[in-house]
Amino acid sequence: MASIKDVAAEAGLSVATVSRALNGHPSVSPAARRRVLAAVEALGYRPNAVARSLRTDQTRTLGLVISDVMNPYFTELARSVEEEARALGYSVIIGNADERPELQDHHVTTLLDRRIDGLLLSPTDGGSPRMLDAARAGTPMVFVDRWIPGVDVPVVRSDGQTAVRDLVAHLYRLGHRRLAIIAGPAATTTGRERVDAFRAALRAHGLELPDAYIGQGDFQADSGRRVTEGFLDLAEPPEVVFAADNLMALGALDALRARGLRVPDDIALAAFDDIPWFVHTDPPVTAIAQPTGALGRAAVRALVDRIEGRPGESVTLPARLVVRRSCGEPAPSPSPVRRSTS
Amino acid sequence: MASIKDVAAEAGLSVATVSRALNGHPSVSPAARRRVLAAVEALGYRPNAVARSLRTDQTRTLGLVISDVMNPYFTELARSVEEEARALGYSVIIGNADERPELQDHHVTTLLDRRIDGLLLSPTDGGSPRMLDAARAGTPMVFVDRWIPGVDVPVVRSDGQTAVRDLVAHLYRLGHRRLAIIAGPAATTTGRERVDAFRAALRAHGLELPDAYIGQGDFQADSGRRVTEGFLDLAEPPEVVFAADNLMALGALDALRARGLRVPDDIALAAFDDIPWFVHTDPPVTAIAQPTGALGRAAVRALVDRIEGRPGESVTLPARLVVRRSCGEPAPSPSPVRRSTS
DNA sequence: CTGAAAGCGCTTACAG
DNA sequence: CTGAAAGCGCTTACAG
Repeated sequence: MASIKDVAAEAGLSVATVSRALNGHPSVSPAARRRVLAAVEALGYRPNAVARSLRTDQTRTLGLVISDVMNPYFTELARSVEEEARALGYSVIIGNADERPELQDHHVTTLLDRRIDGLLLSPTDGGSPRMLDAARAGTPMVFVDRWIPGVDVPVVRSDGQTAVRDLVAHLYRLGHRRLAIIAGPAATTTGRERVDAFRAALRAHGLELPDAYIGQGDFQADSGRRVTEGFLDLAEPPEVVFAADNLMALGALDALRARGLRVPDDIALAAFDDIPWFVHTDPPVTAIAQPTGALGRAAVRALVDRIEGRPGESVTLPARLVVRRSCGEPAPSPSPVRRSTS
Repeated sequence: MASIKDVAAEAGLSVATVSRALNGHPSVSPAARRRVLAAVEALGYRPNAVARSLRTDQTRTLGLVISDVMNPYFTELARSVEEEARALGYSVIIGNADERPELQDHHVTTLLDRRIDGLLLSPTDGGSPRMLDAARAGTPMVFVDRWIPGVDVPVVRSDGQTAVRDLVAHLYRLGHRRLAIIAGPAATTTGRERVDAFRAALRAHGLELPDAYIGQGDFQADSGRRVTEGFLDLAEPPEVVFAADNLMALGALDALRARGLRVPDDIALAAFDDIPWFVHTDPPVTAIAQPTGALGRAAVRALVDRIEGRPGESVTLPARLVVRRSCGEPAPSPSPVRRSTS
């Protein structure tokens, strides 16, 4: 592969001048610039980003470590992150932690070894030493969706409290009194917050959230299945299952279907995180929609701000309830398909 | 950030010895190794992968350019690619082309500039000059899922012919005679092949595939919606719509629902690519399942073979039909949930 | 077993 | 406006 030296030779100039011409440095004569461009063209030269990074100490690359790429919510988040980053002149390398702390650490380490300029993190757990070290060492970092309390890093997330309150009001109005939740891992903020919001909303209606109605999931489908089966085996099963993410809702649907139960007639279902498929499931699933695209973009802007020496602030955007049929509400007539616009 | 020089100073050794100790070179005394490790620990040293790459001329990184991350099929492919790559000691950088040739080229260029060791490609189009150049220049490359004829690069893909034949036989048995397809872009192999396989299977039953029953989609949901509306506006609409991927099937469902049509009573629907949600859609969707995980792993192995100087062969794996209710078949009783095991 | 030195491909003060 | 030279952080023949 042709190097800058080859270009210099071909153009009859020094590598310094070639470098300047290629980087749009002002003090290069039009003639020199022309010869450089011609040589580049002739040789099919492309600058070596590795060498440039070593020299300039910047990679123009962002690392994004997410808990689970297979989760449509995170897929969409990743996509918006990449788009915004590209618009700002950065590439992004995605690390999929698969909800496994060791894998998350592996990716953080790999990314840091590659000297990415900044890190976007949606932690799988309460924060490993590796991550905390990176934060303390001053690596530009931003948390998205999930975060770690007590670490001085901006957080870009959505607030589901109001939406959860709306959901519970909706459920109460439909006559449901025994409401259960499939929670995410307690080590994650979203795992805890969604349970807390749910409990608070229930309390406002004079309802309790007994321990038996809090199932411990891990944000993945299998756990939704398992927890739902546990609920159904209870002497007094809940009337509603609220899954704290869309994959656990998928698992819950699997479990309900395996038992031959009808939703919402036999049991109601709702989910945190809205996805296009929820419009077409049997029945359409009532869900809480996050402004996913906006979150991804805001997170990138905050991170790039940090990288480039500007403040870089935390952002909280509201989530909202999207009512469909899975909790018992009659379908609002064949209205136009509603979809999360994020 | 501490460099190898700092470690050498701390350990009282030369950088050469530190480097050797860190790379497991045999000729390092146990004492020296111990001192290096202690210094590394004390300094929190982590080797700079950028510098190492520049020196060794290898990045231990694979590039993966896929047509659309938001498509669950490609998400799963990307995940299996990353897993297998990690197992073989490689990282992967994903570029999402979003079915846009210019974006695909952008990613290929960026990846090449970063000097990735090899490229995994699922081309959005018939092959841009940039891609062809890379292939000709000897960059280790492998096509996954989609490929470009006439380029000497291994292809890892699945063959859907038998499954499509099974699908058409299934549809024929159910009494359907007017079958339409929402095709992918003609510039892609999967876009063409699926139509060809469908037409051939129809012919085997003495059926035609009129042009009006071939809708031009782009593998994304909106096009599925648009094409389906076109079908429904026909004087003689089809009895079956076969979407060449899962996102266009989603669009088709949207369109059908907007018109208040029932599936399969008013019109049947089938899709290429199976996804977990198809079990829970209304109705469950009959689909052709690819061995996605196996494809991703095989592609990585082929690419790494090429990179490390071994042959690296093409692989073709069969897809298979998964019958559900969207074409009219009565549900095969509440059997255990079937799911693609890939 | 260890170290001094060259070199990977760039960028960028420093001189002219 | 241009070039010679240093240096980013590593690895690896080459000597010893």
